Amino acid sequence: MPRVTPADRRDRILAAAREEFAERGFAAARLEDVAKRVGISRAALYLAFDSKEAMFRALVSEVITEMMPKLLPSDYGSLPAPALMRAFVKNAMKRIASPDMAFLPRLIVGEGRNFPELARFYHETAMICVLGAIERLIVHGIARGEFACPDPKIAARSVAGGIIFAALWRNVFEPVGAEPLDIDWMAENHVGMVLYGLCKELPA
Amino acid sequence: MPRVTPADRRDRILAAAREEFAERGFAAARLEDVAKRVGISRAALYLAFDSKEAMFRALVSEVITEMMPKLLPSDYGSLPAPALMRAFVKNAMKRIASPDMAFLPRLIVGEGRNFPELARFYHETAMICVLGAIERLIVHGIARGEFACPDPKIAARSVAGGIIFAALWRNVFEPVGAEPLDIDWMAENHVGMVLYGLCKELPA
Amino acid sequence: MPRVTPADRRDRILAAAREEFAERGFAAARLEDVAKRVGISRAALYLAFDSKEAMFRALVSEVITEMMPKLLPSDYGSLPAPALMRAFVKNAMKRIASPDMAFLPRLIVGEGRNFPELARFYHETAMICVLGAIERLIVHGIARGEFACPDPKIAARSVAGGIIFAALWRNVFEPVGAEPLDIDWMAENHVGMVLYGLCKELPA
Amino acid sequence: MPRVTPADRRDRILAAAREEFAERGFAAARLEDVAKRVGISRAALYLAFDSKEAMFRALVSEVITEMMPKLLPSDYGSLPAPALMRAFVKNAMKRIASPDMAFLPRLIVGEGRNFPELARFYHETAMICVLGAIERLIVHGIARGEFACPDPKIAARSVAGGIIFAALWRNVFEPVGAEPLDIDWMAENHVGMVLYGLCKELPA
DNA sequence: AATGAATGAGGTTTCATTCAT
DNA sequence: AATGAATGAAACCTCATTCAT
Repeated sequence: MPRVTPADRRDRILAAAREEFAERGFAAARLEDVAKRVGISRAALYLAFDSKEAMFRALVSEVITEMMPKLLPSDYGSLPAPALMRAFVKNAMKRIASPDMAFLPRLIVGEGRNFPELARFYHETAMICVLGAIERLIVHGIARGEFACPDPKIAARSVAGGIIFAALWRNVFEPVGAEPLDIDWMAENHVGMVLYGLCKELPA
Repeated sequence: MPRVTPADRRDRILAAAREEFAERGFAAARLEDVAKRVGISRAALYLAFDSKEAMFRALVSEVITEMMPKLLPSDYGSLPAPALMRAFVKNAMKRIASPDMAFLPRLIVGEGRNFPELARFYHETAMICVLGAIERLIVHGIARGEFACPDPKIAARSVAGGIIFAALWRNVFEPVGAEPLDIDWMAENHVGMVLYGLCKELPA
Repeated sequence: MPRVTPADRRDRILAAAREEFAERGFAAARLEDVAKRVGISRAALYLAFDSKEAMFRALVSEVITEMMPKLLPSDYGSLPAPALMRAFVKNAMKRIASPDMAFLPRLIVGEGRNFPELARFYHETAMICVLGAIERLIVHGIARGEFACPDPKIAARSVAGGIIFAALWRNVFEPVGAEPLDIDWMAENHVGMVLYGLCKELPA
Repeated sequence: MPRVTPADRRDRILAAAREEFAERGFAAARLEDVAKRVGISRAALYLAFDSKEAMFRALVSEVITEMMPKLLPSDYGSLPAPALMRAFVKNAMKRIASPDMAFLPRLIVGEGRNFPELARFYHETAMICVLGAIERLIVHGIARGEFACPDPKIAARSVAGGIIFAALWRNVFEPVGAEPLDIDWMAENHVGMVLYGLCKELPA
């Protein structure tokens, strides 16, 4: 058994690529830096990937794929919808805003135009799933008589907005001096608003 | 009087640059394409800007500067906070998600790491102002006894999250096949959730 | 009569060109800087000269032409050769090493390969004249029984060598920190060596 | 073992660069021509040097460094100063005016303003050493009672002047039609003048 | 499997020169 | 006469990619 299997090397390359692409974006990242980070030659990258693009695609789709299962609640039987929502938002925000993952929305947003199929993949794999999960959760609450909502699909976007905001804030603005965001506290408050809104009185 | 004033040319270049940078990001955009779009030679770009970077910086900061005044409500006297919030969110979401502006968050998110001072400028000029306006609006509502909120600053982020979500959805996902988002409807519903939440009952 | 005649302007351009070409050499000098120095536009230079090359050629040949008459002793009748040599060397070294002129050998040396006809012109107009004058002076001394010299033409080169050395030292090495050269003292000593050499005794 | 070692390639590039820079000067030389001369691509030059400037600097300083040891007499014990001077001048003139070296003073003179640190390096490494050696030689002669000289340091410049003259003549004027200079004969005569001057009689 | 060497394609930038006004 | 605007040609440099070893 070889000490370093091809799969190992592939993973180490992807880990390095993650750093470089996250730091610079696709176009500005240099394969030389990726190779240096791994400690191999530039040419050796081509033993694992066909091209820079292939590497980028593999990185993004694998990160998406590995992120998804941890994101969604597996099943929520007949628990109260508010508690489910609270659990979901806190988990999702913590995961998505974590240093390992937060680079992903940034890359998708930044490179989506140049890599439409990645944006599509992210949309179909991540966005639709997350939004769908939230939507189902809302529908579940409505069915239980706990939630009222004219358009659960649209409402899901408001819920997701806060989560994405946290990820981008961490990754885009904190590095340039923005006030650090306490993710747990943000999650807590976001849930509060999502569930009860700002108003003290329900609408007439 | 010259047929084409320098300011004219500068503006036409910036308009073309907006298209190209928005389409490809900074690194992948080609000055040749910008020039072609304006109908001038590459060298002529250098009559208006010192470098590609200077052009990019000018574009971003000018768009930010011109966007801001339209974004914030000038004054809200003693109107009810819910109505103010509704007006603000609808206006801001429509502006920020409009085709002319939505490219901006995308660029900031995508290139923020390579142009930290632009991210900082956007943060200080746009984010802080918008978040501050929302926060003051919430505080205003609390003072009037209409809102209850444990942390207005954090709550402002949830409000902003939905707005940014709309802009990114339009710019990143719709072009790759995502279901189009009706901005007015989204704004209406976002306000609804921000004000009243999902729950039919207020918390115990 | 116009305030600024074409000839005036031509002269002012040449004066500016002298500075720029002297400072940077032909290739690295920028017409924009020449124009700025004169206080006119780049395009206006083309009213006086056909091209950068034409300007350079005019500059060099005019400086050569104006330098030459001041360099050579008009006539030396039957004066003693040593005194003539002393007068010539002191005058020539002072002139050639003067700030106004010293740039010329430097330009010729530096750009001679790219402008062979200027090198040729300098050679034919300046070098040959100066060397010829020295040679004739030596022949004059031999005829008077004052000098002994196996090859006056070659000897003239040794005399000229010291003069050129002074000009280059001033212009090339002093600006980078070389010990300043006292031209008068150098001339005095150069003449001494040329006339009497270093040895205390004449050769056997 | 590779057929072509990096050092080989570097040397071959420097050899080509020598030709091109010697022919055109720094600014007018084209890396494409250097590459063509070596038989490699332009990009391959950057495997050996970081930039055109780095290449130029390396070329000049390496040539200076390799030239110096051959130039100076190692030791002159108690030999008669005139013989030492003869040996030194003949050797130095032949070396400096040789086709391999003569391009160097021309480049230094031509590009010294644009590359002050190279002029400084040449001054400190070549000029000061050569002038110092000559000066010590003169002092040696004075100590032995063979030479008389009011200022050995200045006298050294006269000696050096003839040597530099020969190099420049060869490199600047001969290519444009000047009468070829017989270096050996010039050296012989230069020594003659340096030692005994032109005058048949010593000064009163 | 791994790499050092090499390259082609393409990018930004500079600048002498032209031309309509 | 004079210029601001414009450009074409070229230069330097970078980097993803290939290939012989």
